[in-house]
Amino acid sequence: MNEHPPACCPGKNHKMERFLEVCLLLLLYNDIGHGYGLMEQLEQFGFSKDELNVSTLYRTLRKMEKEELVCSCWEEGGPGPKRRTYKITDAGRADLGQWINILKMRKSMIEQLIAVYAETTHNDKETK
Amino acid sequence: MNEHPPACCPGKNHKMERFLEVCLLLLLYNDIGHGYGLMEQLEQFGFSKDELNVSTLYRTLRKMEKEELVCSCWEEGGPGPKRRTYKITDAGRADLGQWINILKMRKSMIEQLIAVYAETTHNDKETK
DNA sequence: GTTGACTATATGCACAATGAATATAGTTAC
DNA sequence: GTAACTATATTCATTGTGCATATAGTCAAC
Repeated sequence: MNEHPPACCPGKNHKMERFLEVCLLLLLYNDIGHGYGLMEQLEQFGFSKDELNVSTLYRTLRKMEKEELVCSCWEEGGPGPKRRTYKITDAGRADLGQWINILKMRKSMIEQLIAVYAETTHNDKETK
Repeated sequence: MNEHPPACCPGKNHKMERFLEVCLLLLLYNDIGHGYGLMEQLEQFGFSKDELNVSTLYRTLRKMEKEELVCSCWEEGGPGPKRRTYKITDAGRADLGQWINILKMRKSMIEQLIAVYAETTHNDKETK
């Protein structure tokens, strides 16, 4: 019984739908990249290296290729195991542009919610 | 063939994981409410009435009840069909507090991404 | 008195995104 | 050769969501 894990515990369950995809498009905007390397670059967007799911990263990249937002090829030569390197397409750049607009909307929705929360809890304190 | 619906078309596919849930908790912070009525109040958080999915709303409320973030009872009397009215619990208020922190993090991640995008495309124009 | 518009809640089916775990395999250092 | 590391991929299960549909009470018009 009582099998409800806390609905919200810090550090868990904080997905942000397709945000990873947008970050990847942005990282690939000017340079080619490969899965393992992109992982490190994702830190600048708030992904900590250990919480980022590797399988999600690779699957996302393959999905984006299927959607023709990026294209890939195997890197010849170089040290270490072969890498699948990804390159953004024109469609990918256009898609990124759309996502930026959506993220701006999301941002303002979040700001509105935070503002209402602040107001609500403020009144809470005042009247108690 | 070419069965790829555009990966990103305005007005579609812009879910924001569990954002609805957080809005509902906030709306219920001080007042009881019922599904149909909450729908209208959600407009202030950027949900347009026709794009908001009714089934999602009701299912979300029931899920929240299972998690004991809210509790419900049937409203006696009053005009129209019987309503299931929801009331937030202490656990619900605590949960909301946690979500606010997560949303603040999300907000700063989005801001960072938008900033990097602006910089990236700016350089793009400059060098071309 | 029944038809239609509206309020109100709920459920079944399908799909997409994600996490956890695991598989595979080449590289490098010892 | 074996252990650590780099690198990619897949399977399984869960969750969140949209779409469609079901159910049912209320109210006004005809």
